[in-house]
Amino acid sequence: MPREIAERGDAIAALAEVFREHGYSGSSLARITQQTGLGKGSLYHFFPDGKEEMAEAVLEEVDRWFNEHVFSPLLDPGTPERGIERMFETVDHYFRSGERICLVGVFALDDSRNRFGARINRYFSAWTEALAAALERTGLTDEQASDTAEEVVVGIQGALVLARSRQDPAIFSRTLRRLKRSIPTISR
Amino acid sequence: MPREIAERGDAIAALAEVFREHGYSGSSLARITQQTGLGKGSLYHFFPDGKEEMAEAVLEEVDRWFNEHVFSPLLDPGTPERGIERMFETVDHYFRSGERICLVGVFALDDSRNRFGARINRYFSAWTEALAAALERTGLTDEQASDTAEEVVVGIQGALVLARSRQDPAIFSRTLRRLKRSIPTISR
DNA sequence: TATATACTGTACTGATCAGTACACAACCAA
DNA sequence: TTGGTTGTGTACTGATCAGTACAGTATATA
Repeated sequence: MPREIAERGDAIAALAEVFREHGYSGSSLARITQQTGLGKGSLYHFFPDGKEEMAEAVLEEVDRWFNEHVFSPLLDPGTPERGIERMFETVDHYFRSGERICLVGVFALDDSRNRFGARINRYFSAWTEALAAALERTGLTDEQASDTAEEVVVGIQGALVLARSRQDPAIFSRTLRRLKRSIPTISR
Repeated sequence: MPREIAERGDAIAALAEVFREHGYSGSSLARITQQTGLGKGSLYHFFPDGKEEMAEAVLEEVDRWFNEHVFSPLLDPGTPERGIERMFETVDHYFRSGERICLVGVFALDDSRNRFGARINRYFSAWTEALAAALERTGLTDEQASDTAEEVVVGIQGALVLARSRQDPAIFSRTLRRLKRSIPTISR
């Protein structure tokens, strides 16, 4: 198996952008082939179960990426403040300061929700819980930590919706700054 | 013209639920006829330009409803606090305490965004500006008012995304309570 | 160079898509 | 009852949908 892994990985990255911009049912095979540059032959070679497997693979990759770059740093031993600050930086970069939207959020609202419900749920649970754990280690109580974590994840998702709706990425940047200020031991 | 208006209005209400649950491209004519109980003949009689006109009519109705029940009370002379409290109550009721999602938010994230971009933008602008105006009248500065208004609208949208994603409407209720507390003259 | 496996383009399938045509039914005014 | 408008079911259209089949090309190892 000479080049399988690398190419499948590239395919997933390209697929992610298609699904992110058009949702699940808005991403026709025709659009996918056009936007990724991959023909049907290649797509069905990498993803024999078709579109559903493509979306599943994309969600899995997003999950993996966030685990590595966002959730893990939050759960890292060492100063939790560092992990939280890192989270804000990574998130700002990942969502291109509000010009990109959240693929998991897109799937949560469109009709693919039922197909991928479990994974969508897990993604947001993992994020909220990792952040809550870090906040607890900064000295907050259980309740304060989980309330604040929820506030932050809610704020990020809402800001992405509004930034996209109003075509104004600054909404996202302002929200990130405000959310950061709402965390006592981080605010600067 | 005996029954046109009443029936078209009923059609719009039924259509709204289809689009809300399945997005634009996820709402096929087959699903629409099935879920609304209206045949193609009726649908194309009321909406000669087809699906796009149906979605347009639904967005227009949502716009009209929010103007009447949410934005107007905020802009009403009299105590702004009353209008703001009314907004929270109405929004809580409209979104069924987190069990319903925002149709405009759904359209903002899926591929219908380009078709209806202007209307989506206007809806959120109108909401944010009406709330900011009310907040100013409670004594906040221009900047405080528009920041807080943005925070509230962002929080509502984010909470709807998360409540749906995690299948936990309580996220929405908690968020509404928190947002209310963040407004100095309302908090109780 | 030989050969096995990985990959890809193309032509096809049946199902479903949005939209059209039109006959017919329900209704209201005269 | 008659006539005109409003509303509706049904059968169709061509386009597009996801998915399949398979021959052909590229590549890696031996």
